[in-house]
Amino acid sequence: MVSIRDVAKEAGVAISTVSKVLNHYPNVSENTRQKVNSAIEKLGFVPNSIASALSSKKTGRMALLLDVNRHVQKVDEIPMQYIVGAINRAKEINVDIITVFFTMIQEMNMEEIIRYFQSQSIEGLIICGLSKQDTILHKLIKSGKFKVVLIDAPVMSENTSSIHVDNMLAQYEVAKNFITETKSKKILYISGKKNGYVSDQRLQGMKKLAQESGLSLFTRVGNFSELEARKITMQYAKKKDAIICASDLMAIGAMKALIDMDIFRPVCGFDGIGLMGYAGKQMHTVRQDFQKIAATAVEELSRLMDGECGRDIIMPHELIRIQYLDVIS
Amino acid sequence: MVSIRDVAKEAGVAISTVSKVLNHYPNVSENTRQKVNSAIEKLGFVPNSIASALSSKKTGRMALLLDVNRHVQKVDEIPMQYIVGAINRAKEINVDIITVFFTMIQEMNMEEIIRYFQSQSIEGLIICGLSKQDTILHKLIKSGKFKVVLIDAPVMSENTSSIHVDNMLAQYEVAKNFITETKSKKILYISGKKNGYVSDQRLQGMKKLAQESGLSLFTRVGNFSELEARKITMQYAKKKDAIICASDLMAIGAMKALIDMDIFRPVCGFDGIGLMGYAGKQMHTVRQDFQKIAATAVEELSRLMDGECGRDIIMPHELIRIQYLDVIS
DNA sequence: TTGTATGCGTTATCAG
DNA sequence: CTGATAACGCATACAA
Repeated sequence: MVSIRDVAKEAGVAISTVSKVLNHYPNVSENTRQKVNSAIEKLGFVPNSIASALSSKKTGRMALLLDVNRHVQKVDEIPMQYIVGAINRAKEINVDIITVFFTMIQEMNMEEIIRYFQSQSIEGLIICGLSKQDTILHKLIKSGKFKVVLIDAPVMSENTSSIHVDNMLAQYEVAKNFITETKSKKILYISGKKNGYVSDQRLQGMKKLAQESGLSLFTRVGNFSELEARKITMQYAKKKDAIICASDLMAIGAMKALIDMDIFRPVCGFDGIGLMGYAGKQMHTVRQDFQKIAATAVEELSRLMDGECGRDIIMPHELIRIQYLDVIS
Repeated sequence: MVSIRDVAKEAGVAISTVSKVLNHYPNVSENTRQKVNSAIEKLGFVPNSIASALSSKKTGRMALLLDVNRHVQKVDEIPMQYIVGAINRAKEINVDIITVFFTMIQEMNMEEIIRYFQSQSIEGLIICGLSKQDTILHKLIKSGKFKVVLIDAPVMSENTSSIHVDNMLAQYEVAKNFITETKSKKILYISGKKNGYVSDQRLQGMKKLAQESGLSLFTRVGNFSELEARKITMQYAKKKDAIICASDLMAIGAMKALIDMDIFRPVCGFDGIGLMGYAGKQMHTVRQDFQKIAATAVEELSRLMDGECGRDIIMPHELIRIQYLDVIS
């Protein structure tokens, strides 16, 4: 392995000078900088991030913490989008990122979790889908041991940022669009989790619309579960004009149920996942760009790790309709 | 940060002794071992993997190299299964793993790729879906710079292992089962890639069955693309009894096409993905346990990194049928 | 069985 | 602007 010391020898300068070039210090003459760089080139030198991390006490490593299989979802499309978006951006800005699942830490207490991340030299966390009931994670965030970016949870502080679409507005807009086009009045709204962060916001948007437009709104909690949405639909859909769901997955469950019941009701979803193309009928929904959200989260966490202050970031959403042929081509 | 030195002081022993306890050296007396362990407990000591790696020159880090979005697949279920399986097992056996996508390295030449992994201190690679045309990756594997485990590519050597189901046998079995039940004779077989590793094996299994059972076999290449399978189906299905596909995704494309054409032909897939439940009709398929395959790959790579020799590992498969209600519950 | 001393490849401090 | 040198936390050869 060729080290910084070899480069120094080759370039005829001191080790510390090479280090300065490597880290783009300003006070290096153009001349020596060139000498060093050509030595690096010639020797094919690769800086050892391990040694660098040990010496500087900064690893720049982050963890992407994901909730897989808790949404009763066999086709984990959204987590995959998060992973792709985060990993690609992490590579672009040259930070390390590892993926961690909730299931891997769910049996641990806070201290164990802290140790786990510390042993991995993790300095920052991106948490996707934090629930209000995750008291341990909330404590972990408050502990200040790590910089944190939360996707879809409105917690902010000095070292915690929050990223999300405007759930209330998005739900309001898509539903308004939907009921206008379908001329629906009696709505079955299948909400997400009881007391969930995003669930509550979406429900609020829905309530606002109901009031404004004089809708009759009948709400049931579907826990973001396709199966539960299916059951709710089978039980209540007949007496309603239309079904609006707080997630696409539930919308798919509802639509499949309607098809099996052999009745038609328009269905509206939320998220914009590709699986919507397989539901059998085209549906209205809100598209969130999960890859971009994750990429933004990586950037934001990097910002926090550079000592900047936490903040709230709202990502754009888009009203769309999804159908099979668009998804596969 | 509490270090090994603090532990040593607390336990009243030397640093090296603590290190020996940490690394389960045999020649430490039970007495001192206990002293050290209780000191560790008391101080909440977390070994610093960075320092350990620097000193031992062994990081134990591996990379999971995935091909996402090349299969013309919007719902990336299989890569997600690989990720979950690999990450969970990596945590269990206490090795670091990072996820890397083909797209991230596709513009690099071999040297750049090597440097990239070296700069991340990666010692081993798990490569999923290596194609015969990936000459750079083949050279990388041959270079011997990294230990490699290949999923679904039959390359083996001193430091390269291969993991896969018995594709030929599996294709043979599922197709045999399928044609027997459906009493089909004239088969449209939609193959994977031309000259692909697994594609060729599956095609072989299919040909063997055709010969044995006197089938008329008409083969077209679908490139594992749902859309291409759809087109092929629309063009040729009418004159055939049944359609057998080299992947579930193509089977879904075929089934959806049949539904749109309003004709019925039984369809057989390969993989056992959950998305099959959304195709509209139940289908025969082969189930591969992708999570288990990835978990096994992690173990195998760990074995290679411990200096053991490369080998071929065949994973079990299972003949199943997938339908919607099973998938969502 | 235990302790001492050296080095791993960097970064950072400080003197020149 | 450049160079010597002391950390960083741990592993390991070797001495005791």
